[in-house]
Amino acid sequence: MKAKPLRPTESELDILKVLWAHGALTVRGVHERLVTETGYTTVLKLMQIMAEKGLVVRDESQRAHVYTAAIDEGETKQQAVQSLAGKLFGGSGLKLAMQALGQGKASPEELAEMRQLIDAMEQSPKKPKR
Amino acid sequence: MKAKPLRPTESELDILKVLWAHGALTVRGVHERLVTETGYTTVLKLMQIMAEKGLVVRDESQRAHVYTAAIDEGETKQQAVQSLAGKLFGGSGLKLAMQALGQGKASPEELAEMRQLIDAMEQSPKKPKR
DNA sequence: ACAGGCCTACGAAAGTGTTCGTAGATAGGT
DNA sequence: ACCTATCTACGAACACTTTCGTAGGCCTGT
Repeated sequence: MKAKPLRPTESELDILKVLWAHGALTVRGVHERLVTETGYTTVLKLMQIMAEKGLVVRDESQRAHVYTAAIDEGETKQQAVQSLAGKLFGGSGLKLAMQALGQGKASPEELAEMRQLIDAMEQSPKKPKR
Repeated sequence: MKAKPLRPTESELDILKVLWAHGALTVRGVHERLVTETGYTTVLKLMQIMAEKGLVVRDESQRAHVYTAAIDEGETKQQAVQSLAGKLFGGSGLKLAMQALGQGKASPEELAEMRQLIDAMEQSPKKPKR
């Protein structure tokens, strides 16, 4: 019974970010790339838990198991955003977006860029990831 | 030694939202208005902790102590947004804002409203709360 | 064959957040 | 004066997350 991929915790997110950025990695690979200073076995334990939760998939064919993110980066971000919107912005992504622009002290450059992105979104439904 | 107002936790946020919406309230007042189904003493305990943390101020002149939010709603939201931006969007509020607009599936109405708000922000530094 | 290094698995501790039961004080009505 | 309702204070339990030490297996070079 593989439970639905639950919400990642703070530390799990750190690991997921590494996996999203680098693809498949061993525990050592992740540990080396983590910015946080955590012990090796801590990372191992976390990744084991994440495998149980379904946040990562594990290839055990090698002695050093190879892990891959099992949840989508964009979806995860979206869920995080929706969660915050629900908690503090009455469920309105729009209000959250406005707040994110800097609470009335966004620079003109930011505003211009934002407007540009909105134009782009209106033109085509595809999202320019970067 | 009143510690700096720490980050509110999930439950604390629920209470703060009630206080922000209704101003000064007793524990009972908060408990009645809370959507979550928590026991009265649970709310009391939380609010006591919040007073210690400096998240709320407490007026003990009445038998039923009266609590008021001690941290600003806008600031708290801003911090939450910045925290999320830092965790998942490389610190970019702009990226977060884009994500919040709906991951490429924002309605034209939303986009229009967004553009309107951006215009307004550019015109005057004051933020039309609602 | 053996030693050293790297790997996984596991248990346990520590920290934090949430929940509530119980106890004791206090005010108000009868 | 007493009973009842309401309030605060406090301790304890529980859950969740993070941390790491230790044990045991496996591979490789000497």
